[in-house]
Amino acid sequence: MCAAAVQVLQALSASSLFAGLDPAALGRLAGNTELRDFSGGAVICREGQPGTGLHLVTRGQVKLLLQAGNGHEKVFDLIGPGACFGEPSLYTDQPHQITAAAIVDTQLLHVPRADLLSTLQETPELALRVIKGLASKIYRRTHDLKSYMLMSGTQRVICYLLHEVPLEQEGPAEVAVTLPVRKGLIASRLNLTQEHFSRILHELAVTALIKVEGQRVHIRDLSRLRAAAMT
Amino acid sequence: MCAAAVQVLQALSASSLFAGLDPAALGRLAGNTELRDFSGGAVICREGQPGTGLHLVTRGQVKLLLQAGNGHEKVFDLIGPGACFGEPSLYTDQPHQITAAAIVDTQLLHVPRADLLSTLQETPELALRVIKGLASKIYRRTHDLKSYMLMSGTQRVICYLLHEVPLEQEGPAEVAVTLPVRKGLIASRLNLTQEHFSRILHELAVTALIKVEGQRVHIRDLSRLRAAAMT
DNA sequence: GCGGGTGTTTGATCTTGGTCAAGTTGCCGG
DNA sequence: CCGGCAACTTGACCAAGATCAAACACCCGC
Repeated sequence: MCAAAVQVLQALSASSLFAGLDPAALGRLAGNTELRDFSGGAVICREGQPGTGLHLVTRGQVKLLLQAGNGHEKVFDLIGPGACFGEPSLYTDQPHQITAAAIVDTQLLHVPRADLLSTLQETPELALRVIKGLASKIYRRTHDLKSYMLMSGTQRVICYLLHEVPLEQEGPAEVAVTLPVRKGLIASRLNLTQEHFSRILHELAVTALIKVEGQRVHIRDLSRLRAAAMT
Repeated sequence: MCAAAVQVLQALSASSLFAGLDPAALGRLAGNTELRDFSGGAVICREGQPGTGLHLVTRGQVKLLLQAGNGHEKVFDLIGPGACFGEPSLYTDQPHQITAAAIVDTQLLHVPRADLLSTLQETPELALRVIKGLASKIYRRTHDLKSYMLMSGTQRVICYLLHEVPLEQEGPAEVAVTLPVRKGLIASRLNLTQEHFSRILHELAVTALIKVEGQRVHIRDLSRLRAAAMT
């Protein structure tokens, strides 16, 4: 077995979707799966194209974009290692709704559609995981919908910051989070302009809820910030 | 077999999710499935509660609501016969994100979670359909997200009207659509206030794109309306 | 150390859509 | 026929957030 195949198997086993799956099924999936590399800025797939397979990020950062008729585009999700994207177009016969692009140099796995679908039918365990994965994605989208429909910009920013707090850091009142990508992308992800996002951070800093140092945001008091999200 | 059981079987077979399924599987699903009736305004399930089973609308109209901390709430989807809701909470262990309420007198099927999950594991065909159903739901949500993120109120209204045009009516330039529920609900579904929605309809009427007669909206020229959505 | 590009901040102004309040319309039960 | 209520419309005003423009900061290669 060549080095690439080993790498593919390892990468598959490392993902929550495929980890611990029946080795035979895993082997079948790995057969035609390939590692793909994209340099920062490269487009991975484009809105309107048919889905060729499952994309699973193993390294780097990917942005999912929605594009309007006029040139405008918005970041509709930011995803990192372990997450996958573009599944909906695999299971329906519709083309991709979104465009995906690498933000930094990125490596991902591409599991061809046909292999995935056939393995799915023969492996109830995998089907169940796919179902769970899709259901969580709906949760995520619904949460976004909720935040756009009934939260203010400030609330969305606070909510975002709180989600970025590493779990083990829940204890102390004061924690620091590092923004995973440049601020303009986060702003867009939160459906804000870069300018507005900047002003909101400034505003939160003025009220001493946070302190901003470049990509690093210090939360002065976790519970006070949570309370501020309620207003 | 009593009348209710026959009714349940019929209703299940009539739904796109279960139609044509292996009779044995269908029978198992039907075992504990019950028909439930709700009068207009009644709450069917509430945000935060665990999902007890699959809800499938057989008659009537249901609104799915998102609620904010303050009393505000928004209609986040409107669904009619044949559609189901609340699945995400069945497949993940998270509680409902949404509140569902009957708009008019409504009848729905309730397939208990345990039966659904076990049948799912034994019936790959059903698993595949569930996957397709969830994937289409993601399409729908993503489309909503897109319209909130990068379309104006007017564009959303036009887009909504175009979606409501019955397929067989595509041919003629002039068609009429009947709004399925009262305007305030549609406004909320489109993330608009009732007032703003009213103004947009008025504006579209002024430019002779549509004519409004109560619940009935006449589209004067389908292609011209489509073109207007682009601006 | 010095351009130059990219990313971020700040300020002035404008637009969209929300809010509040006051009518209308229309329907249903008496 | 007439309240009375709910849905809808209209108008005046307001606010959140977008846009445009300009300055700033930071990093990296030379």
